[in-house]
Amino acid sequence: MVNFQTSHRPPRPNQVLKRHLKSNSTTKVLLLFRNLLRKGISSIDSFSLLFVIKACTQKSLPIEGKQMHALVVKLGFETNIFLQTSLIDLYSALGDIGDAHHVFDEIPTKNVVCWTALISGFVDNRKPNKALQVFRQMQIGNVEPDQVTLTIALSACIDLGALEMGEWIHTYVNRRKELSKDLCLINALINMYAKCGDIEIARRLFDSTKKKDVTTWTSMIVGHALHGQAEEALGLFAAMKEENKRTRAKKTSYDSWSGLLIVPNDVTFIGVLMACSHAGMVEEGKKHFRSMIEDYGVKPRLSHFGCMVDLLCRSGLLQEAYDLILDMPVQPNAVLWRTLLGACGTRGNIDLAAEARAQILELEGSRVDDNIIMSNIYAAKGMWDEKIDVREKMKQRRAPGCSSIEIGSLINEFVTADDDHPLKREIYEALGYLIETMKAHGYSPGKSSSSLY
DNA sequence: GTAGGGTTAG
Repeated sequence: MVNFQTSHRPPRPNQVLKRHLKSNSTTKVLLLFRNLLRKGISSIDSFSLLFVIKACTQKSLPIEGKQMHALVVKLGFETNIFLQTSLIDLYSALGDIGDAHHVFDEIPTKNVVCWTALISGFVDNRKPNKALQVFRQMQIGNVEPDQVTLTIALSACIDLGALEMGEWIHTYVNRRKELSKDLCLINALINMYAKCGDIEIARRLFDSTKKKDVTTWTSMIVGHALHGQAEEALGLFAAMKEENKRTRAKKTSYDSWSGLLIVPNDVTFIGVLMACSHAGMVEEGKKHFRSMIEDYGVKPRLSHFGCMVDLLCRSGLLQEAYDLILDMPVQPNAVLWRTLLGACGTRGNIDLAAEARAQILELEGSRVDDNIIMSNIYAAKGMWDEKIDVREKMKQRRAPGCSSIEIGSLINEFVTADDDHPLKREIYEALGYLIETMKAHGYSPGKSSSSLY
């Protein structure tokens, strides 16, 4: 188990734990730790525990993780802030944000890192309101946020469409010069503006950022694509490749430029394909999809196939979309079939619609909007018996729905409610759906929510 | 030697 090749002395056990952790070999971490435990607790210190807790977090192991927490207490490391912080992270990865909060409360002198771990936990557990609440509490407690805290707070702003809070963070970043040097934070700001409805400011920030990485480019490409600005998105993608050409030309040897190139990744191509899809550029989309695989060695994931199916469907190439779904090497999900079903509804293709609906039923059961699409196709084709049949079945299993007025009041409630509000989940889902629908119609959250109702 | 970070189909 222990590798002796690289040194004459056997490596310290903690170094081995750390290495296994880095290479994602959770089982090796746990096995080695068990061996250490058997030798006696004297061979274990706070560093060993830390690495094992991180391994449990990586793989979301509740039983092993809680055993580690027990050991932390038993061995008297309860006040070790590094361990406490990693326990916050562990519980939030397990979905037990209450326990994470509990660990946090026990820390006598909370620093910026443990505050940030808790905020991050609330964001990851889909409680962005609570995350921002803790973010404010932290400032009331006179702990200054750093670049990591602000990056995470910005993702809470995105989840809520909270442009004003995002702007406040931007001002804060501008006031503290050392913060504006952090590219991750700048990327988060660009992303926040793009997602919260101010694509022009996002673009200005992007343009003024001299040193960009692949995420800077990707955030902006995706931002334009989400706003239906296909030309800008594809233009940026071309500009990015152009910049690589210049970098290559400027430097003489491979070594001097290879690390400076911006290599598009799987997410970049999601943006590119989304843009093609919105603009109905079928051939361009296919070209980029091929290039992604052949030139950049990116293996397409379900979401890439989703983009391609969307692209084909929007252009009315339903049969080709269907063939792609059957041919692709990954298992299609209900969302993907629903893309096809929706397009069949618009184009009136009964056979493919029935097939798509059957697949959706198998994957996740009946849903009202799918039935409505089917019912409308039948009605449009004058197939009244079939339409009545679908409608009858819908009556038997009515899914909850709400009117736009109800959604308006839900939004009010959503804005004011605490994350622990019993209706929060429902409100969240309704609002999420609404925002998606509005986005599809070109609306951006955060900009003019008052005009909604 | 130790803790917290970003872009992803509809």
